[in-house]
Amino acid sequence: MVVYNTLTRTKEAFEPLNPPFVGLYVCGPTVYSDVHLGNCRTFISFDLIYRYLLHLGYKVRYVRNITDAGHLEGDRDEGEDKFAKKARLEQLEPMEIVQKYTLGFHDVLRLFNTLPPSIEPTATGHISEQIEMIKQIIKNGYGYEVNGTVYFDVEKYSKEYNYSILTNRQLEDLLENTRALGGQDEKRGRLDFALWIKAKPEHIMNWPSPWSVGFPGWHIECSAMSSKYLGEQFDIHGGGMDLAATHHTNEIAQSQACNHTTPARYWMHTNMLTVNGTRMSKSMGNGFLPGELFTGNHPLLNHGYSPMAVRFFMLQAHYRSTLDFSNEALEASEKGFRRLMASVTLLDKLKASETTSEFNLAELSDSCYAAMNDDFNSPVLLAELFEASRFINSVYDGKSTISSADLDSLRKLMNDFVFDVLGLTEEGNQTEDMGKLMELIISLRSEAKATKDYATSDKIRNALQAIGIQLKDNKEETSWSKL
RNA sequence: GGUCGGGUGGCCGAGUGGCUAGGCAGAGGUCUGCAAAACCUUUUACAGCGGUUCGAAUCCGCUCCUGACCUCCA
Repeated sequence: MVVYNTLTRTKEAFEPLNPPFVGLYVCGPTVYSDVHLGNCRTFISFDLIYRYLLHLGYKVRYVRNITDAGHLEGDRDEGEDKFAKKARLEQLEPMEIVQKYTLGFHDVLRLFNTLPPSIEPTATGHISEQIEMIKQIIKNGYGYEVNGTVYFDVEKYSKEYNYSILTNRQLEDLLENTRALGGQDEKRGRLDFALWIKAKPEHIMNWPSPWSVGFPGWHIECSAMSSKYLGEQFDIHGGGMDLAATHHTNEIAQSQACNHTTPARYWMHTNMLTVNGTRMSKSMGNGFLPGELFTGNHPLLNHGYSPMAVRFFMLQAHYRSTLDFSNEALEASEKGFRRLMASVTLLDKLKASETTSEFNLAELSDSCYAAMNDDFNSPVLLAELFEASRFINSVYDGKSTISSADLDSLRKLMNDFVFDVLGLTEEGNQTEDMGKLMELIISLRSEAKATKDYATSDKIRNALQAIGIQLKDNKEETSWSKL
């Protein structure tokens, strides 16, 4: 298996440090407002990666943090705390904000059928670990305190290490393009970033530390929590591409400065979801909320789309490509998703024959694994699954045959990839009761058809269509599915 | 300005040198009481110009367009 590593900008063979164990850390959300669809894409992408690693038999420890402290409005190390600001606006405690949006985040990800991470640590729950790490960074000479605030000395660090290894930029360029230090600045270098920030009196989220009553800078939490749960060096560190230049660059520097080791061997970055070619983001005001998508309550949408249709839409693009969001594209995915799932449902009804006609199951299986082994190429995997889908339909129509052994293999293959790896699920409330009801309705209609009472049979068919149930007349039987 | 990406048929989106993904939409057909679904067949591509090569969407150069990051953001 190969994975694309941002560190080297190439696909590399994936070799875990301690197989069969894999340590995976993904930067989670900052829970001061609703997650939008762009955020969801990243977590769905890593869900695919997590699921495939599990499928291959790796014992994965998947750590995804919740950032619930340390983010400030605006840049630099000043400005209001995002949680405190939101709390003021909503007239809640900061921790009520954290709880509210954490629950919302979990609800949304559950709808998208993502597996929960093994550990979901919070920044506020790991203040002491962050303080310890800062102490060590200072001890190692890469951090300094000024008036209760601790900064990371980027210029000193970059004399010994490649600070911008992730983005390949020259330090001089970074310096040129970073705002000059102002008269009130207390840090030494303009690239220096805060590890610990002394709280102003109005800053209500604060903790005691050796330097001041304050709060951690926003990069240190991931370094502290990843090393706590995955060790000083682990396999994969992931996150959205937008985090690479600043957040991940600083994480690497912190870990090097503290532990003298680069934290992760493979850095994986997921690309952005765009709307009309522009990145979806809260600040742009073009962020879709999952709820708007599911209900269709948005000017750009014709109707609501189910979470699984949206998941499928995302899986149809590779995680490192931008994906453009539009009503038209969603509609296409929705139909494709239903087609795939319909054929998966048909698998149970297939009858085995003596031989399998013109279909190489082993080849299909190899292609599926090859697709995923090539940096988790889900769109290619889906293309392969649609080949299987066509074959399944063809067998169901009696135009192809499948042997009993191949049928078992095909069921296993489709089950593995559609449900376990891609994480798609059947939708709708097709309960046992409903199945029995439909059986009854279909048998009544079949009786009408048998007596050529087409008025009645069409009435039933049309009425069902109106409530979103589609009947499909086969030669021998009638099947149904939700629209 | 710097760094890194993109520009693929009506739409979305794979594909890094030859074997012309896939989904949706369009056209024709089979099946059907009629439909739908399904199946079969099928049309429209690789931003532009030049170069390398027996052969390029794929490699190289130039041009144009466009995105992300460089300040909080998955």
